[in-house]
Amino acid sequence: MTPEFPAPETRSLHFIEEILEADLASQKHGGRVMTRFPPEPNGYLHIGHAKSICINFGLAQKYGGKTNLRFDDTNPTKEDIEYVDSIREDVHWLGFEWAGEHYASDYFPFLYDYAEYLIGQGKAYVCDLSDEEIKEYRGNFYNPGKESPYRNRTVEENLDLFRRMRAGEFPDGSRTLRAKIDMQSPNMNLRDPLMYRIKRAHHHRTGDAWLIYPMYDFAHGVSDALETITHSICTLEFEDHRPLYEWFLEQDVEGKFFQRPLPRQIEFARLNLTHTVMSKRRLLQLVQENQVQGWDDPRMPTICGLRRRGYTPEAVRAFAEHVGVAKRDMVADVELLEHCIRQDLEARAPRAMAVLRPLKLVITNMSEAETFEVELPRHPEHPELGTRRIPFSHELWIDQDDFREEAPKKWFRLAPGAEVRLRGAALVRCEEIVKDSTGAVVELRCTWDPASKGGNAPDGRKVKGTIHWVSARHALDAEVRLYEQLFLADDPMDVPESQDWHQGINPQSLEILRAKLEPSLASAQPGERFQFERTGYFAVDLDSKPGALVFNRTVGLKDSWSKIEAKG
RNA sequence: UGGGGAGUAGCCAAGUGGUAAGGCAGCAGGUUUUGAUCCUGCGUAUCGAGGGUUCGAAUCCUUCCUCCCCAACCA
Repeated sequence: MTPEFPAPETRSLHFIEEILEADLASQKHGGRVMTRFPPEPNGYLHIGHAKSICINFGLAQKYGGKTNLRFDDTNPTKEDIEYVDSIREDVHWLGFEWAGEHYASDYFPFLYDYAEYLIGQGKAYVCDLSDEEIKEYRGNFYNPGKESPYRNRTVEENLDLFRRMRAGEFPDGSRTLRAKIDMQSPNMNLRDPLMYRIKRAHHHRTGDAWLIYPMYDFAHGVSDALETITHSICTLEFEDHRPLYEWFLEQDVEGKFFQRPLPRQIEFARLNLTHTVMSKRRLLQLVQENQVQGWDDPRMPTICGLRRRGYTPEAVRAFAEHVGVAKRDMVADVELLEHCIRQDLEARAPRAMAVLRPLKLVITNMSEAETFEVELPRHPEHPELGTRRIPFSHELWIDQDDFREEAPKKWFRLAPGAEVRLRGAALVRCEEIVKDSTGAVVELRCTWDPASKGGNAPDGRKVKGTIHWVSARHALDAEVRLYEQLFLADDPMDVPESQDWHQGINPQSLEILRAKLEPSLASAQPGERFQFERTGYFAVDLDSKPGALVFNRTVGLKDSWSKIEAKG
């Protein structure tokens, strides 16, 4: 019943699709496409992940393949079950089903065996260098590294030491297992990278079964290969790791561990959005310092924040589609995201009238007792959505923004002496303004033209302005929350790394209003979205209780009046 | 002073030797009982810069410039 959100006219393939099609054409993987989305469960998913999710799942879908959800849980000190739950929920919400749900931690035994194999092949060794020493021996960008004095231990010694590392004979940090590659390599990642570290930490899945944990570089490719992933799509910062990714898999010289052909890593540029920060570190900090109300605060760029704000999965997916996939660092304009949600909601959100900042309007030539109902469609283009009945009476609320005591040029809303249409109801003319002792306008006294019931005058006179209204006697009270962009900076890169990066936070990022709503909204359910005519799209807060409606503004309607006014 | 990437309009992004798609934003009109939506039109893009090859270059060669990533027992 709800209209389809139009897909962008996508035309040419992006570079990843070209790779997939080439592999498909050459039957490299026997016509198979298998991708994976591999988050570390150390935070909530954000819009940047949504891009990755859409790419991984979308590509597999497009080419008849499948996608696994894999939790890259190799660092127990940062990870938590709370995060895996939220990630599962968010991926589902976005509308994707994963073929298999895996955990890097499920592969700990396999990883361990493969590590022993590498030791046996003379490709890995136990190193006793300390944290600082490793760093020192590694050299830097300009100077090659030095080989560890432990690099040439015998296979037997390495195996013995590694087994004892696992058995817990050595303290945390005292030894590591390292890949024996090349300390001279200009690629720092290849200077004998760590494969395992000793860490006595409780893992959210394996508990205390392991005292040694594999590093990302070792675990990731192996996990991909085990799941027979064909294309391992990740972000640009892993480009330097690709040789290492390949190295670890290629050491399976006898082909005893992995199915061929091996997966291929492909990198794309991660998403950045104007007016927001995306790093997990910062998002976590916002939550921990109570700068926001939680991971799902509607100002957060998290998936759950967007959901709570009233975004639809369709709009998020459309956004991911619109931003494109390439390899250059990019900062997408948040206006594009807003365009996507507006377009989606415009097509499907029921309309309702709401007055955010109430101003009383009294119709002096209408009796206090009189009441009638007007009937308006829920959606102008979808009669199948039905209609709503809205009571009209002599005392109404209109929005303060719809009245100007001194009307600028081209203003065609209400002003002294001006006539305007109350949407769907009738024409009213402002005859008198009532002010309080401070000079603030508190009431408008108007006359209406009873002949204009329905909104048009029989004499055909034109009124350009149409405003929305709510009958005071029948109005519903609601709390409406206006969320603005959290950050002042246009570019997330402008937000300083220093401790005072919070200065980028917009103090006006949340405004709470007591609003008046048309009574038909009484039955609105949490999560439902509406277009409050002439103002914007709003969603009933997920925590909203019946009888105490709380709305979050998803996004405002575009209002060209401000532009007209700005031009004078 | 190393290595790896990337530079096409304000923001994204096609294009891979034949004379610069599309979207967002912006501008100008039209329709409209939401100044919304919708519709129409609008961009002289030194294709980072210089040099070269070619009948012809955003695309090839070359030099240079700029930006991003890499020196966690993070991912």
